[in-house]
This record gives sequence, structure tokens and C-alpha cells, in this order.
Amino acid sequence: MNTERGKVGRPGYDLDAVVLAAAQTFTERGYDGTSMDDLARVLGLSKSALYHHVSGKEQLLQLATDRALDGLTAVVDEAVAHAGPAVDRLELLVRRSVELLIAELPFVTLLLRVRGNTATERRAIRRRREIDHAVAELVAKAVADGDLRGDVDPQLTARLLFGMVNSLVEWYRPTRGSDAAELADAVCAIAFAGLRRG
Amino acid sequence: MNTERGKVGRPGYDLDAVVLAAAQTFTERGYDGTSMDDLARVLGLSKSALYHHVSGKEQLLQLATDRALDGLTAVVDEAVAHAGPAVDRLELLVRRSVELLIAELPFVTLLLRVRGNTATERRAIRRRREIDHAVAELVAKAVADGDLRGDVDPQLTARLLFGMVNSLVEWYRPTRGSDAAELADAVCAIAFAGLRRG
DNA sequence: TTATTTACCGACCATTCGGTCAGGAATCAA
DNA sequence: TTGATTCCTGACCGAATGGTCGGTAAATAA
Repeated sequence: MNTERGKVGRPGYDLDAVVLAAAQTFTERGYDGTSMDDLARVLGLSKSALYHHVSGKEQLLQLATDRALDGLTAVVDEAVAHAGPAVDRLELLVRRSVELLIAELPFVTLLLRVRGNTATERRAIRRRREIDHAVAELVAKAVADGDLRGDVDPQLTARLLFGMVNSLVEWYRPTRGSDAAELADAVCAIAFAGLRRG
Repeated sequence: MNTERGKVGRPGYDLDAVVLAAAQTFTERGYDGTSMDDLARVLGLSKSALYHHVSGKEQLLQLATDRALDGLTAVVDEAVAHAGPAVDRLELLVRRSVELLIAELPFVTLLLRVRGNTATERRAIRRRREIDHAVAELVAKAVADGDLRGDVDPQLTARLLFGMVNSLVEWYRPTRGSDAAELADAVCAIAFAGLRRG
């Protein structure tokens, strides 16, 4: 809800709150499985009031996925631009990805479930592919440096690594106290050093 | 299509072909995003003809997810019942899971995307949870044996491991020649020994 | 030929869907 | 009080949805 003082008209929801609720509901019931009326009920207002905030269902999806994509892009850019060997940059990327996943859980979850039915979804998938490509390049560099195992195709390595990272959205639920760093540690340990006892 | 000779009535589709097409289409466009009319068009027949084969949309989902769940249950049962230390049984489980994922790709993919909107979906999720529980137990045993790293919670380890395995459905597409064993090798190598150069 | 079995079709139905519209209600500034 | 601004509602629309029904087409068996 938007309860800020100093604004002019009748108080009510602000766009961010609507987009957040949309992302959460889309994630729970699926985009196609969520009607605008469902969404309105979740927010406690009428369907037509929803259309006062947003131009349509697809725009809600756009706003939500863009938020996830902007976050991911920033994380990748930071890691790529970082100093030091590629392995270290990759580990930083994994850490930051875990943190982002947790910080922006509803948005990233929604992004990872997008299938390509509408133009908006296809646009999101295209942006995701660019990100995946940058990640694969970083992995390839680390392999070329001789820091990562060379017996597996770098593209495959990248996919499996981030398959593991992204799978967090399937079960992670926020708890009191920030355990993001702890979780990132566990992911990095298992991914880079392996499951087997050292 | 069912083109078997020696059958009585008019030739046409058989149930398995319909369920396969349903699983593929549900996976591509999503369950809610696929109408019975879409599905009929994919099969090249009318919607009402579809209802001659199945009682409804939900039954199609049930048949498809059950096929995946039956396969997964068999794989887990085999691994759990196998002789030898828990780590080896876990590695066998990962191998067999990768093979099953590839062999039954449309069905497993669909299962992994089920969200719990309908009674059928919730039933599938319940069965999946039982499977996940058995997997977590196997991981815990391997940790207790001292064969897997003990600095990460076994439940978390199991989730990350199978998060990686299950992520195959996001990108794997069948090619000529069976590369299932090769892929299983790569997954096991990365998962158990880690990304870093030995 | 005819009966039987199986597969299919077109027309139809109630409901739900995304979206529109004309107007009412709550706030602040003057 | 009045006007401007913002937020919200209920009634409505055409299209699509899951599902039904009465009848037809193609095959085998007699």
C-alpha cells in the first residue's frame, strides 16, 4: 500500500506493490493460471481498479521479469568487470547470484518459469540467453586458465552450475536473519570442491 | 497413431500417443496455457474426438505425471536396494536419474513444472516429496559414512545435487546417438569431484 | 450385406477470461 | 466550499475455455 503523506489524491496502492503481488501470485499459480480477478482479490480491490495501475496483464509480467533481468545483468557485469583470475570472478558471480536470488526471489522465480508464449516472455528469454552466454564465456576462460576441469564442455559446465544455483527458487523460503552468505558458501563449496569429502 | 492390424474398429490414435502429445504440449505452452482445442489441433483432430480418448484435461495431466513418477520411483527403489556403500548407491541414483530424464523427457519435464493448482497436481507433488525424502535419506547415510562432506546439511546437499540433475530438462534436447551415459558421467564428475581442476 | 466396434465431427453450452467504461469516493490545495 | 487529482467500483463486452451431445465414417466379423 501507498500511505505516503504529502501526495495529492486518494491514498491506495502504488505500482511496486501491485507488481510484487503479481510476481508472487504468478509464481504460485502460474501466469496463465492467474486471472486478473484472482490478482485483484489478492490485493483486496476490484479488477477495474487494477487496470488503473497497469495497462494489462502482460505489462505486469514485463515489469516483474525486467526487475529480475536488471538484477542479473548487474550481477554479471560486476563479476565480468572484476579484477583477478576468471575462476575467482566465477565464484563471485555464483555468490552474487545466490544473494540476488534470495533478495529478489519472487521476480527471479517468475523469470525462470517463463516459457515463451507471449511477446513479452520471448523478450525475457532473449535477455536471459544473453546473460547465459556471458556466464558461459566466463566459465570457458576459467577452463582455459587451467583452473576448472577441462574434461567437460564449458557450456555444459555453465549450465549445470547455474542449474544448481537457480534450483534454489524451487524450495528456498525467507527466514528471519540473513542466511544468504551462508547459503552462498554451501553452494560454492559443493560446486567448486564437489560433494565428496576432501 | 494406432495403425495395428487385427483390431476391430476404425483405426486412429491410441491413448499413449495422445498422452505423449499432451505432455509435450503442456511442457511447451504450460498446462494452463494449453487449451483442449490447441491439443486437438496438434494431433490433427477435433476437440470432441479428444474426449473420446480421455475423460478430461486433468486426466491427461495425471497420466503424464504418473508416468514420470513411476519411473522415478523405480530408479530410487533400485538405488536404495542396491548393495554397497551409500555414496556408490547415490552415484548410481544420479546416473539412473539422468538416464530416466532423457528417456522420459516430456513426462519428467512436465512433472517438474507442476505447481499445485488442481487436486491432480497436488497429488503429484505429494508423490514427489516422498521421492525427495528417500533421496535425502540416502545422502544423509553417505554423510554418516564419512564419504560425503559433512559441513553442509544433508537435506541441502540433496536439494542442490538434484537441482543440478533436474536442470537438464531446461535445455537438453534429444540428438541422434545415445549420449545419456556421457552426460551422466559429466554430471557425476562435476557433482562429486567438483568444478575445480583435480 | 449387415451388425458391431471404434474413432471421429460440428454444433452447442455455461462459465471464465482479459479488458472497457461511466461514474463515485477520498484526499489535498485554494 | 470548491476544484483538482488520484484511486476505486459495478456493470458490461466479445472471445476463449472445458466439456457435452447426437450423429457419422471406417474398419472387422458374421
